[in-house]
Amino acid sequence: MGLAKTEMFTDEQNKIALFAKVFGHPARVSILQHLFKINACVCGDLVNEIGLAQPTISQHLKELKHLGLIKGSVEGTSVCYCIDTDNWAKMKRVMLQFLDQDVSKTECC
Amino acid sequence: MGLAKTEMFTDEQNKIALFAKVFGHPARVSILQHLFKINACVCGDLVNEIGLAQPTISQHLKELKHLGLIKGSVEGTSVCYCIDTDNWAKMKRVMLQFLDQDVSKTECC
DNA sequence: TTTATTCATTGCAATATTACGATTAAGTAT
DNA sequence: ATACTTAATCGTAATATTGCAATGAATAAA
Repeated sequence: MGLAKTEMFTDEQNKIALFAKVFGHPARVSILQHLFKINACVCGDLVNEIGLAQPTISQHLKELKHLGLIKGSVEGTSVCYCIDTDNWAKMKRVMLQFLDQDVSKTECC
Repeated sequence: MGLAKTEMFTDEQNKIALFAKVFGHPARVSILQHLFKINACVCGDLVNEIGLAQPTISQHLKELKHLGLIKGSVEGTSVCYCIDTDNWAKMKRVMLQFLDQDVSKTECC
């Protein structure tokens, strides 16, 4: 099918999965790391930075923007992207809660 | 294509993407949360707990096992699953480093 | 006004993912 | 041995993802 049966899961589970999914491609990881590293708007050079074709990068940026993790503002002919810090923080809280579940000492298997 | 060009990214970026990808489906999120919640080996009842068919659950478990996040041990006719705490901790370190990148005050866009 | 430049969108091919019925494998019980 | 239980695997259909060439839209430069 290729189609997740989201209706049988909680909103939280679906949200975690959506965030994780967008991190599930190295190009998007790389884009985000670059945006963090230069800590400013990046106008265009993402295509040079990462080795993928321009439409491919554009598509990855669209997905990141769709989830609200980055913002883009038009600046003449180019577009400036940067991390949406508020939404990043919100996402982080959700993911941390999932990752920080801790197993008590009880070893079983 | 549907095929990520992993060779143009760092090992770290690929590793983050691999972990994130496995969390990118609510069924696997749900399985992991359940394993954490009951904090013991789960023998079988995941199929009842989650509403998917047995082969589907088995396939998701396989992916989680393949990444080392869970272990399964045969117990008679059934199989007991639980979190692999060591590997979970390792994964957590990698993901936290990615999520905790912090944007300094510089607001741009 | 033409010509670049920059980025989004469209369309498409290749591959991956998700889900499940049917089957198999392996252990248990009768 | 036979029947039952549990879980993995196989095969397959439906859908999603990835990547890029071609094209389009919008601004800037000549």
